[in-house]
Amino acid sequence: MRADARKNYDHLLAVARDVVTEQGADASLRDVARRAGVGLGTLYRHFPTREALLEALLRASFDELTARAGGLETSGSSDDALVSWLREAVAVARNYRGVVAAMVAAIADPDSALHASCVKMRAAGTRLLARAQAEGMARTDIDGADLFALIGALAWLGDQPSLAPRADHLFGVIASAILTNRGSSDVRRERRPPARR
Amino acid sequence: MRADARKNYDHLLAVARDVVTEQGADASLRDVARRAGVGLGTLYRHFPTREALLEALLRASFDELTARAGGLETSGSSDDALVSWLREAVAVARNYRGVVAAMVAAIADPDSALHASCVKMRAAGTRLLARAQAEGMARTDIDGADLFALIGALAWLGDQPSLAPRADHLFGVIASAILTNRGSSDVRRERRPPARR
DNA sequence: ACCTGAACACCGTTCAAGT
DNA sequence: ACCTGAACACCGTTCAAGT
Repeated sequence: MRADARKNYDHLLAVARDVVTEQGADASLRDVARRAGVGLGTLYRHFPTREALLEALLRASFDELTARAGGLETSGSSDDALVSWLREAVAVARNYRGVVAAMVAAIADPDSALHASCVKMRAAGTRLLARAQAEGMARTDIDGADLFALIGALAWLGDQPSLAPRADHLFGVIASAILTNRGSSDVRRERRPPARR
Repeated sequence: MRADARKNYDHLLAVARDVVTEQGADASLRDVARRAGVGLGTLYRHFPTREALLEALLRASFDELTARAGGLETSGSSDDALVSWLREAVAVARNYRGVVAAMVAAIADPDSALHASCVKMRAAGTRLLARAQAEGMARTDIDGADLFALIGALAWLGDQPSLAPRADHLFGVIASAILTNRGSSDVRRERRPPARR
């Protein structure tokens, strides 16, 4: 990439981060170009679709999430591993308001710039779920696609101002539905040992 | 209302039903007016906001839902009543694509034309939940606002083409999380007596 | 009372023209 | 190779002018 192009690319991405943080995933691309002091065509040249821009904004988070899944796969308790990763996955999907809609649309569209990241994410979740299921810690009537859908639902919840206050609590409720033999309060506490009576 | 105005109102509503069915809750209002063969200002006169239009489209469904809750409040089993109503509430929120976002926004905005309907809906759910909780059939760490949020999340799930196939199954999963001492397969089967072994 | 549609300020996307 | 910005086809919303 030519030096001036590289500079434009980096600057656009930095500006986009601000604008998408402010306005959400369907931020005005015109506004991004304007604030970056760049022609509208330049933005489209570097990011041919909105998804391409979002993918660039989220790449690092997705990579961290995948790495995290790898670490958790060999951790002590398969149920805690699943729940911890689930929480982080929801956090990634909430990185920018409205991005979760793009993610769930991308998982069914191989042409989307977000497709690969989302498939990888779903696969990572599926592995952690399968391990928990094999150890009898998670219900066996759900699969990776269900898990991905629940991540989406929880991220969506958190994106709605009127529902966001319940998001953490409902994470516990839903996590408790996934796990076997565990109350939601245990989920919230990440299974700290109960106080002695 | 003058006769010509009444006619416009009714026709606009009928056309809007088609357009919103096709395009979802953020359908083009211009398109509605155009297809109704009416000036754009006429649409705005009758429905000053998008929410007012959606409210008119959904009123009948909301009324049915409220009536249904009344009937279920005195039904035999409080848990089945809750789950049945929950299923219908999700169906109402899925009546038109994208309408669930307007509903969750409206619940926090007293000025929204959809506010009253949503508050009524939440109240109806709260009563059914409270009864089930009093009888020990539902977990006691959730309230009406949580229930409303879960309805929203399930309706949103069903609105996403890539997740919709899981919507029914995940309804069962989440319903099982709300109820005490009941598996999700029982929820799906509405507690038909188990086959004799 | 009610209706119309132009006017305004925005979009996303494309692409000829420039450097 | 890369950048620019006008052009096009859309929006939502308002409001002066008409009947």
